[in-house]
Amino acid sequence: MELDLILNGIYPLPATSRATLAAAMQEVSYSRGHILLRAQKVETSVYFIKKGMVRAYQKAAESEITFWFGQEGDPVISMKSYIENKRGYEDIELLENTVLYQIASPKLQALFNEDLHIANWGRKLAEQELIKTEERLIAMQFQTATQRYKDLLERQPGLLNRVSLGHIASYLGITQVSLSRIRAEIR
Amino acid sequence: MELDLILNGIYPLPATSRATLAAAMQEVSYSRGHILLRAQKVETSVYFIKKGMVRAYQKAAESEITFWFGQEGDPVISMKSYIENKRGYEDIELLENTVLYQIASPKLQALFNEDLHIANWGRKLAEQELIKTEERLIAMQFQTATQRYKDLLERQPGLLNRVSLGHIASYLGITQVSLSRIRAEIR
DNA sequence: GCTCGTTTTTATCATTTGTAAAAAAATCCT
DNA sequence: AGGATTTTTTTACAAATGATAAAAACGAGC
Repeated sequence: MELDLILNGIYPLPATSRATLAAAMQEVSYSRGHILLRAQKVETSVYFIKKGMVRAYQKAAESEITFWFGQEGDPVISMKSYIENKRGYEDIELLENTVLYQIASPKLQALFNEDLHIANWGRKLAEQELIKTEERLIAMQFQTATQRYKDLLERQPGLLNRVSLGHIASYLGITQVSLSRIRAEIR
Repeated sequence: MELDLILNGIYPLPATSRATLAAAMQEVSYSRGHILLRAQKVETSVYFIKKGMVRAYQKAAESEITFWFGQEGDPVISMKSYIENKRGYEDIELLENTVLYQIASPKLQALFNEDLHIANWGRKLAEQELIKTEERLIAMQFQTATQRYKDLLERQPGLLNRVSLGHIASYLGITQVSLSRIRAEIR
């Protein structure tokens, strides 16, 4: 997905502001398995996915819990670092060979203080992530695991081909065995 | 909590911008039990709590599930309405007689497009809500109900005196009976 | 202080979900 | 293609949570 399309998809920017923002970004590539962001580190880069698939996970005792998947067009951000300048709690791993647009967080913060349109773009970026996160929180509280799995299938039908069921199970907040049971019932 | 304190707590504003924002707000009061925001409605007001306690809940078959509590200093916003101009999914009920600062959402949006500082203030508002929501989502996925209850006690010790255990149980994603069991174990 | 209504706890049983281990299936690599 | 590795499913059992009902505790109002 091209950069201008990603940027404008978040919030339509005037051409000059968009050019300013785009000029601050560069394309980078890493291969499957690379750890893009590390837990316990204050991250200084923000990314957007041009092509590929990534997951964010937190390490627990003897296991990893995936809580987010990103694909083409999605921002890849350690929110703790980006917002509070603190150590993040997540690793972010590339599930495929991935091409990203990268921008230095301090540079982005500087643009927020210089350009009204970019500031509002940054507002919309946070707002859209907020909506998505709130919807997931409510789903976790309201719906059964079966329903959450069905919703995931409907909303992101491609995900199943790109991500292992083990990761999906932990994303849904259940064990892989439970997910397997759910899949058997539905069938 | 005074308005200037609330506004500056989100993001420090220059005096003129703060005055502009404050001038667009007015103080309103409602009594316990009042429904401030309604589900299935596109809300056009945004509030901040001066004094009082509120909860957001979603109606399910024969039950209500509380997913958010707000107290002094917190914003009270139907995110679906505020961000996407769509019908919200939550009712927001006052749990005490409550004093709020109100601003019309279209007015606030207009200020975002006029004042760089206010735009960044709005960005920080969304970012802070995002961090809180993400932390809760991760807690729901990672922690047992017992741990979530203990964390709630630590982080918001006053909550227990202001909110019934039934509401807290649904906030934690468990039944009231389960919460009662947890409390008995801890004791 | 008493009464009514609400909130919280307790008890019992059914259901769901987790854990551990093994089998089956799919995928990878040479 | 074939053997090794990883992923997914299945099974059996244990633990946690839910549903329902009833008892106990608490609180507002008189």
